[in-house]
Amino acid sequence: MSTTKRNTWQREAVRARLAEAQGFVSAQQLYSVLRDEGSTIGLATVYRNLAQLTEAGEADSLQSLDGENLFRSCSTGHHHHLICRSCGETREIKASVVEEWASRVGAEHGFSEIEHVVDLFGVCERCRSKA
Amino acid sequence: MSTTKRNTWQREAVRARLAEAQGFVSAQQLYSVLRDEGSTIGLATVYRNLAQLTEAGEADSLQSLDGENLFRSCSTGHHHHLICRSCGETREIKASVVEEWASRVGAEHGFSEIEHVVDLFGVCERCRSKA
DNA sequence: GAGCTTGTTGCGAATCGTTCCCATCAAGGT
DNA sequence: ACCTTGATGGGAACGATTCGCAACAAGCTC
Ligand SMILES: [Zn+2]
Ligand SMILES: [Zn+2]
Ligand SMILES: [Zn+2]
Ligand SMILES: [Zn+2]
Repeated sequence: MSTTKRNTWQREAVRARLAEAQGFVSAQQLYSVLRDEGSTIGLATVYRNLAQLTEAGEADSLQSLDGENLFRSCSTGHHHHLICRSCGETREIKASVVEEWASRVGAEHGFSEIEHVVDLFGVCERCRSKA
Repeated sequence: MSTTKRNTWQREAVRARLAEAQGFVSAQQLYSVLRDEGSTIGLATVYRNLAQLTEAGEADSLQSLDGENLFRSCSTGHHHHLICRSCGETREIKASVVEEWASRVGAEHGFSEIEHVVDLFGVCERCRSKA
């Protein structure tokens, strides 16, 4: 039979902290938070579970401008993000315009299995007024 | 007086190899190529020059799906890319639709200083037929 | 509950890309 | 030829992520 997934308190912990975090967080951040509250979870486990959750569609991931992998709890379908460079606040964005554009352009060039990376970074209102 | 930029054969070498490469290349790849043809250039220098060229608008950079920084010689204005996951072939893409969308969405959410990351990855015709 | 199978975990070692440090080198102006 | 100072190389240092593996434990069977 196919490999069965097991439920561990570790995965639950990751899922939970990920869910209560607003905006995107890195594996390392999540790890720190967990260890700080006394958890004995391992770093590799955090990475493994984040990867799993992402794969399962329970989480969403993207690369920050400086190449770090960030994650966010998410259940709704495909969408993109607008992230504040300063405070990390995130807005989910539906962009059918872009989706269409992506597949059209891909097709026009004879490319298949198109994947796209579309993220917006900026400075939110609150952060701007602080400066 | 202000800091003056000097011209070195190293920068010229990087610029040259970058220019003759089709598609995006990583700093490490460029370094290997250069060393293989006998150059004594240092890895750090390759990184430094790629960064400079990028900053100067002579090169274009993006992150591959697995987080590596890739570079490509380029002189024309702002544009995006469609890259073959298999062979690395690249097509430059002008997407005013996306540009407009990006700034509009940013503004609608009260964000300023919007930057966007928009890249398409797929498999080109040639690579597809090989499989 | 005991026992077994096998997905999971924790931890340290190992990668990998990239940046730092710093003594030495050399481009460009005098 | 002579300085000033940006640039270089190379090895150490880094930060993020992955590996390897023995110990562990979730879920199933009896
Ligand atoms: Zn903000
Ligand atoms: Zn999309
Ligand atoms: Zn191809
Ligand atoms: Zn653009």
